[in-house]
Amino acid sequence: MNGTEGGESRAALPEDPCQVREVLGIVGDKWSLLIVRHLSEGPRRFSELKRAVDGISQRMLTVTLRGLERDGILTRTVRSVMPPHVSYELTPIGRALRGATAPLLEWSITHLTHIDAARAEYDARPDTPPA
Amino acid sequence: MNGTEGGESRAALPEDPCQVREVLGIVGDKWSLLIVRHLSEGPRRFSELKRAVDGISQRMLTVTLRGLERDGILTRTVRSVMPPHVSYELTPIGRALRGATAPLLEWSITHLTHIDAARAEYDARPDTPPA
DNA sequence: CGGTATCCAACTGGATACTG
DNA sequence: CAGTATCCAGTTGGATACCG
Repeated sequence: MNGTEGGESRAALPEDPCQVREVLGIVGDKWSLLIVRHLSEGPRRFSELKRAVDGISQRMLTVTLRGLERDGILTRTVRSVMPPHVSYELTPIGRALRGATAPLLEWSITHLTHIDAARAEYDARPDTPPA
Repeated sequence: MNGTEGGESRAALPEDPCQVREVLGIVGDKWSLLIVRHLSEGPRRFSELKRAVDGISQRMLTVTLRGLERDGILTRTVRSVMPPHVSYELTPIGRALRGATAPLLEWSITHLTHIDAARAEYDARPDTPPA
């Protein structure tokens, strides 16, 4: 078939495990994608994001924004006036990221109902461990 | 331009935050995507996955497989022979998930070098907190 | 306004030992 | 072979208080 060795083509995966790890390290946390999502609408201030990303603590907003800035996914612009004005904006890479997550979100939208049903069915199965 | 109301289009996001949370709850953990990735090559046995997904513990392989089975992303087939033979295979939804993650992986492949550079530059900036 | 610092509870996941 | 059970270290992230 397509194997170059005699086996069953075990090592033919297009990307390596490291890439999967890396991308999860960037966006696999609780808040990053939510922030990127909101910034896809345009630049936003700290307090705007705080209000938009529901339930996020001040600490986590700061920490997550710093991480995304460090990775070059967004930029942080400080206007040293009184009161302070800090604006966050996606970089081209950040916008590409947002686009790259779209299919995953679409998958989620398409299959969420089915997944919830699968869960309910699984949990209702008599041979399933109760906890 | 593209705004349908007079303001700055604050609530025009196509998907809601809940979807983002949900999809991260499914694939945002350390191992799920790695397992889905390997199963995209075809059905695999427990011990095959254990060897293929480098570094995973027996416990986490079991736990993650159970979660993916519960969500209807893969099926678990037991052949009660001696020794036991358990095979895992992606469902159509699982295969769709694999496809939906492809752009994200591509994004990662395309921009990883740039991201690493951005990190190094950020960490080298004199005004950056050392820890 | 936009943070930083500290503390701490909950969860994640690795190591190890045992089982049908 | 394919798990389960237990223990425990490390990380995540929420609450709170304070600062420039």
